[in-house]
Amino acid sequence: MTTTEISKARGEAWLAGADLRPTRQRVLLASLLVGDGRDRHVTAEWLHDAACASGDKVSLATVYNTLRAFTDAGLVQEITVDGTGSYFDTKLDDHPHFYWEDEGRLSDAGSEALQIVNLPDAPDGMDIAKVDIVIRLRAKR
Amino acid sequence: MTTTEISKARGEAWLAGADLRPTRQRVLLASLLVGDGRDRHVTAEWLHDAACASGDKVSLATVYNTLRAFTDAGLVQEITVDGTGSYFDTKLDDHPHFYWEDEGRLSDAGSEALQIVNLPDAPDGMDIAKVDIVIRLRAKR
DNA sequence: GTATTTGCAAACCCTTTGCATTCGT
DNA sequence: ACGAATGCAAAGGGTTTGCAAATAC
Repeated sequence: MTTTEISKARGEAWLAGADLRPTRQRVLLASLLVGDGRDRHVTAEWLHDAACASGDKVSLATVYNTLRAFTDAGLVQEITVDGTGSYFDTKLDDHPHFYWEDEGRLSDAGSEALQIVNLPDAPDGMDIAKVDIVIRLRAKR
Repeated sequence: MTTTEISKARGEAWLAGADLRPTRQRVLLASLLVGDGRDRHVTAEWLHDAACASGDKVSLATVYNTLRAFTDAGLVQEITVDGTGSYFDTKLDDHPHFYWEDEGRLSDAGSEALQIVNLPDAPDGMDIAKVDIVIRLRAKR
């Protein structure tokens, strides 16, 4: 089995787990996202470029719609860092991120170390849905 | 002195502290932001509406340009919560926020209590510019 | 065969910009 | 007067949507 075939099989299994039809485009995008078993933080544009670079073709609108579908299905989570676009993270739990301001890149921050103490109580009638933590990095001058 | 006059005076002093020319529009927006001495989290649209409601008129483009100028001057900080827009916060230090998802509103979270333990070290050659913490609230069902 | 998905282009929303006019000093 | 700020309308960038053609089951 080639690594490409393994990636594809992983992508298909990942889609199947969410009851999403394995169309050609979805399998391609899924294999680019989870094909090597590593966590990824992608933008729609990056994923579209990667898809095109792989030889196949997918329209940018489909990349957007598919990422939306993956998000709705709980396969990825959407992260917003600044107003200019979204990142989609294949790691699903609530964990902190590094944002490399100079490169516009997002990565996981070593979460095992970080913890928050004394998280404020949610106001009456409210639940804490999620705690977004983004550590902004800038090149040391 | 009426409260309106006090607000205006506060706005003017605030602008003066950043060497920004006290134009009619800037004084109006500044007084809406800091006129009562309380911290605010506003969107461009909210501020524009508030300005119009006060009787004066300012174009939306000027509200955007002015908020940008205030941000550049260090009078407010920009906070992004989701891709749909920016909030501008008159409180300048690095502190956590509540985001009321149902209302699209941002407010300060009781920061005195919260603290982060074991913040990951910044990678080599990088400085931590800022740590954004947004606690997303949802109505309890 | 039927419902879903895709692709394209147009629409959208928030934000910025170009340029002539007005304002602050 | 001079440079800076304003307003309008147009452009911009990322994302979504309408609808016809293609695809999955």
